[in-house]
Parts: sequence; C-alpha cells; structure tokens
Amino acid sequence: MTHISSCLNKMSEALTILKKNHLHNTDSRRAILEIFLKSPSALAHQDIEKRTGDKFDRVTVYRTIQTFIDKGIVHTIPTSDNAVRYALCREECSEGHHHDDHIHFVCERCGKTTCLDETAIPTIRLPKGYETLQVNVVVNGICRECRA
Amino acid sequence: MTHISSCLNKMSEALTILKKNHLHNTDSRRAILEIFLKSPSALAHQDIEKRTGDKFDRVTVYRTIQTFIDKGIVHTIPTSDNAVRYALCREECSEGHHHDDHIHFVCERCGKTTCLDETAIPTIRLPKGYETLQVNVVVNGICRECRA
DNA sequence: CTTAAATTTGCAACAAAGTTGCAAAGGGGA
DNA sequence: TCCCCTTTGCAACTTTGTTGCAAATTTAAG
Repeated sequence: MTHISSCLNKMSEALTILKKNHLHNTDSRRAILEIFLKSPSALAHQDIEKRTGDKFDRVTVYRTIQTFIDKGIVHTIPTSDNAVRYALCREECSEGHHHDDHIHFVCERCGKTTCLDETAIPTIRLPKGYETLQVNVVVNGICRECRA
Repeated sequence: MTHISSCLNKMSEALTILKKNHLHNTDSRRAILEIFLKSPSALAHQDIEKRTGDKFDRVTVYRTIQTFIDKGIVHTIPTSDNAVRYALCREECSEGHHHDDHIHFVCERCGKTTCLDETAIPTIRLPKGYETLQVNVVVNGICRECRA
C-alpha cells in the first residue's frame, strides 16, 4: 500500500462507516467521526464540542452522538463523575447490539480514558436468580505514559 | 433483643453514623441517611430529592451527599446515563478511602441498582505498564425479583 | 440555661447541560 | 434536475449543578 492510497483510505474511513450504517453523509457526522477516529482515548461530550468549535450547533452534536450510539458506531463508558465518555466500537457491534466486552481504563493523572481491547473481561459468577446481559469493567489507575 | 430495643436501635442508626464521622446532627443529614438506610437499592441524586420533597433546599441535598462521600459514608456507582447512583458503604470505608470491592448490578427491567456485596471482583490482569488503583464492575441484566 | 464560636442551611443568582418543536437547508435516488 | 425525506440550526425552555453570603442551627463551655 502506497503512502497516497493509505492516506486516501484514511480520508474516506469516516465515509465508509457512514455508508455501512445507512447514514446520510453530512458535514457534522463526518467531522465528529473523524474526531473519534483520530482520538486515541475516549471522549466526553464536552471534548467533542470543544474540538468542533462553533462549526456545529450544540444540538447537532447531541443528536449526532445519539445517532452513533443507536447505530452501534460508538459505545458509552460509564463514569462516576456524570461525564460519560464515548469511544468507537469495533466491527462486531451492530445496530442496537453492542459487544462491548473489553476493559476501560481511566488514568487518574492525565484523565484519559482508553479501551484496552486486548484485555478480556473475566466471567463473573452472580448470585442465583440474576441474569447477566452486559458487564462493564472500568479500571482506575495510572496509565503507561504517565508512569514512564 | 426485644422489638422495642431493635426499633430504637434503628431510629438512632443514622445518628450513630453521624457521630462516628464527627458530623453535626442536623435534620437534613439524618433524613437523608434514613433514606439510604431504608433503601434496598442505590439512589440517584434525583431519587433523594424526590423523597425529601421540599423539606430541604436543593443545595442542601447536594452538599449533604458530597459530605457523605467525603466521609466515606456513601460511595458512587458509575453509570452510562449521566445519573450516578449512591449507596451506603460498609464499615470498612473510612474518610477519603473507599474499599469498594464488590459488584454493582443494574436491572434493565425495574431500573434498580444494587450492591452485590457477596460477589467479589475478580483480579484483572492489565497489559504491562498499567497500574491498577481501583476496579469498578457494573453488571446489567435482569434481577431476581424481575425474573421471578 | 445562656452564650459564643463554628458549622450548616436557605436563598438568590448564576452557569452548565440537555431537550423540544419547527422552519430552513441539504443529501441522495429517480 | 427535481423532489422527498433527513438533517440542521435556532430559539426557547427545563433540568442539573455551583457559588457567595446572611441567617439559623448545632455544639460545647460557662
């Protein structure tokens, strides 16, 4: 793969995702998807608003994120601070059905939230009578970069 | 233990907790603690406001919950919906240091969040370089009551 | 019981976050 | 290109959370 073609591929990755999910190709959706694609860590709503500047209305950002969640393009990461983070889903996610079986890590020092895709969630044995649908694991600690 | 004494004990449980934590015995603190003591499931801020009615100012509720968190009387349960839940800590928690090593369960049907104190959190092996400080596990599913 | 010091509360005003309805603009297939 | 349907921006509003300050309350001491 040449440099140019890889660059073109990258340019259209957002578009590909939109197409695959039967979403209209609009400025806001492409821009916000690009932001997710470029970001190594999960983003809070506020992060996205900051990065889009005043290019789009606040309402549009809300609705775009909601659309992405509904389509299974991004997933939410629970938090204890009323500032849910969002991150891109891997291919296995489809509309209305998230397979979010990896661990999320929140660094206490730099504040970044990352998906540890390699680290699987251990099976959790609940008391009798409980049915598990989804398990969320969020680890707080110090990340690789901050410890180095 | 007679019925009466157990009843009296219950009446003063909130007071005991306040005393133990060197907090002034005020109406709002006692009332909000009672609410927690009586509730089998975790409470969102809104739940508490609803249950206190207009007995206290909104600001007082915010400050009371924050005080309880600071003292280690309640702990927060992360959520994916920007509505953090609060639940009483077990005795092992002390000021500024929570030992919150149990699993939280959120029922998709009744919406209740409960602490599964008996179910310990499995050890999670992170990739090299990451340091773990605290692990949060939230399981979504159907609770015992709703399945019955 | 009264008083004094410190904490806590309520109020008001504000800031931030999220929602809704609707008219105008834009996307994509015929 | 045209038309239908989706999406956007705007305005107005509701909800949620924060801050400063004066008044009320708690606790402890006389």
